[in-house]
Amino acid sequence: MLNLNVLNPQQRQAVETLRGPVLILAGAGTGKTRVITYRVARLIEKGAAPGHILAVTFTNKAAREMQERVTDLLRTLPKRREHGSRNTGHDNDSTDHTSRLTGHSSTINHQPLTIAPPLSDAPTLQRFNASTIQRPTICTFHSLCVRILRQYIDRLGYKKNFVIFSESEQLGAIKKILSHISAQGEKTDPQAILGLLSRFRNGGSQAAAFADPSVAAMAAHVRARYESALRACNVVDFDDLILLTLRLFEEHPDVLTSCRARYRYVMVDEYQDTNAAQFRLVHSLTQEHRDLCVVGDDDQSIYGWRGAEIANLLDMEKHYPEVKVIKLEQNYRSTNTILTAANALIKHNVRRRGKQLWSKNGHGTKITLHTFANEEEEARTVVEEIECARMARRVPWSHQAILFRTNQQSRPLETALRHAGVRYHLVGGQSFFDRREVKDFLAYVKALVNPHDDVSLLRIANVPPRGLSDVTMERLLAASQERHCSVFAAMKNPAVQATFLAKARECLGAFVEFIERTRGWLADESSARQPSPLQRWAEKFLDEAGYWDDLRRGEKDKEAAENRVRNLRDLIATMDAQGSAGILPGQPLTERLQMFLDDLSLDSEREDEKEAQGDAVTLITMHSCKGLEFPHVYVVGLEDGLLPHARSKVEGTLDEERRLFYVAMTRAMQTLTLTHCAGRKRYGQLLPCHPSPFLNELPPELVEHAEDRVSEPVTVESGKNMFASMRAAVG
DNA sequence: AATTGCTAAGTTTTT
DNA sequence: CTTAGCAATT
Repeated sequence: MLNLNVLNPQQRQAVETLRGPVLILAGAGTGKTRVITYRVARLIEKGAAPGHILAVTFTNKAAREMQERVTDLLRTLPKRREHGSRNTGHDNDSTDHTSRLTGHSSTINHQPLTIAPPLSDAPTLQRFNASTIQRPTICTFHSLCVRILRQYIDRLGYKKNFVIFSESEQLGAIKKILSHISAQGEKTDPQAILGLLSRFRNGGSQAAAFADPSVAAMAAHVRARYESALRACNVVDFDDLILLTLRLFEEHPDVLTSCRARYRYVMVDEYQDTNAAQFRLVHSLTQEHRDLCVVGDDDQSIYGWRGAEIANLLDMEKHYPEVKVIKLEQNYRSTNTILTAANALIKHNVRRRGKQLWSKNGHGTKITLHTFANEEEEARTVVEEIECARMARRVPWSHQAILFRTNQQSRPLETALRHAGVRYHLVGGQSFFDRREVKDFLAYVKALVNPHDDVSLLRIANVPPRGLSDVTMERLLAASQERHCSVFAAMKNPAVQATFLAKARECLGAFVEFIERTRGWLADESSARQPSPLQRWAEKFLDEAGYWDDLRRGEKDKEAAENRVRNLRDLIATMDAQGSAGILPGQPLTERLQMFLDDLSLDSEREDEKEAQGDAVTLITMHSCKGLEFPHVYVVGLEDGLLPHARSKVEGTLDEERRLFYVAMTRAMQTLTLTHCAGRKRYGQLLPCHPSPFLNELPPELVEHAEDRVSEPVTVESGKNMFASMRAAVG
């Protein structure tokens, strides 16, 4: 049985409120994940079928962690007989499912949960039963939608082998449209268009409020073309995953009905980060049964610029008037000094649900504030402090983290760390998936799964060079647009082929043949019989395509070339392990490639294990530090224009900047050090800087200026120094 | 096709 | 000061 005594009263209430809408306001470090996992276990203990529970998170990391912790917790629960025929029934457990449902075996005097799906849903239920009924669904919004779409997307006129565009592929598509749509639009930034497009499509409240009107007009104009371009290639982007699922629900009520039955108990983590479309998704799943539990913290909403609607959390009562609100305010992470300072800071925000964090961890030491002349001195001194803590107080590197607003701030820090011989680990930065060789390979796989994916096909058509020149490709593209077909279809069209010279025609034919031959081989069941088939295939395929040679040839530096080869080998080596959960013995490789792509598109944190190991200082942006904690935290660059970023004033997002600082502060467990500089090199020039106005919002009595600090036990030496500095100050 | 040189711009980034 | 993207050149 689940031991709820390890929870504090608020946590316990959150775990025991199982029916109806619940909003759990979970402050930083208040045991949010624990509450969610216990609540899942509790639902099951009270008779909910595990397969009817859905917990949605934003990151794969969070999903994995939750999955693990739920599994651990469930092990402590008595086993029970499952639905369907999987279990042959030599369970000697005291309870079986039906008796739980009717409450007869319940040892606890709570109302048992009624079983969700009505009888009419039996066929649907059985289909789900076969594969997944035993486990709760714990995943991200996007992977949930992929699951649903892989099953039903044909109802919307897509084929089930759709591929998911990465951001760079989206950009590619937009650039193509831009270049085609008009020669006049020279100075439209594709990136800006993409951002706005996403805002438009997700239907945010003030979608394009601060955008340049001409860019906004362009985005609106591009939208239709973009959508039909993707549609024509049987490709979807990240936003589509949510939007198409919604459309599926709207246009096919039977799908909605079975999803509602399937996901009977819904929990959403990081609710303050949901966008308008995600809200609609949650709402359409739960508006009938209303067993929705959302967990979040309005004070930690820092992704508004990405379309997150903090209003979803603030206005919960609007859509769920009967919602029960539970606040978690006891913090298990930080000292009260840190919490009090953070509370004082965040109080300056107006539109929020109030919250006061406290802890039993004592006061701890004061927050240290440093002022430096420039960023080099800042970096040097922070590194000194890190080493000092390590030497004097045995604080390992891994217990210390440096937080900053912008990525470029990491540079001087890295230099100083390397200079001092300190191991460090930079989170974020250049993504593995932005590397050329990885993009090429994925484009190959995508084009093989779905040759009508023009962007992927165009990317790899002449890599390595196979005689398909730019001119040829341009003409093919034009032909495909004329005929309203994909580029691949155009390539195969004899009428189109006839327009090319013999040489180009030959190359084209060879390419088409190559793709089709490979696809044929992949679709053949016998290919899947050998061990680790995907890895073997990929190695051989890239060999045959001449890609390995091309990669080596393309790089002058031999070292760099081998690096790329190694990157790609590493990726390929993981192919057979990926998505191993649902693999059937004779499954064609095409389908397994598709699963591999899904996993990859949706989960970009693959190097984490490598990075996390070993003793090293963490360098991280304030955005990506959410959810993490460190015993000792240094927040650098607290200057006006950097922390309230200059742009936030124009865009009116000062609150969000304050929240960002709040998030940064509340990462710290024991000590918090804040620094700012009087000057900073910006674009080569040293510019004067002023301290962040946020620093004035911290209670002065909790902050100690490093310059005034006197080392603790007053030694003769430091006493002398103190007098010396006093004399200096007076004289 | 590949290399060089010029110009322009320069937050944050879960999927 | 960087760096990415593009154009012009070999």
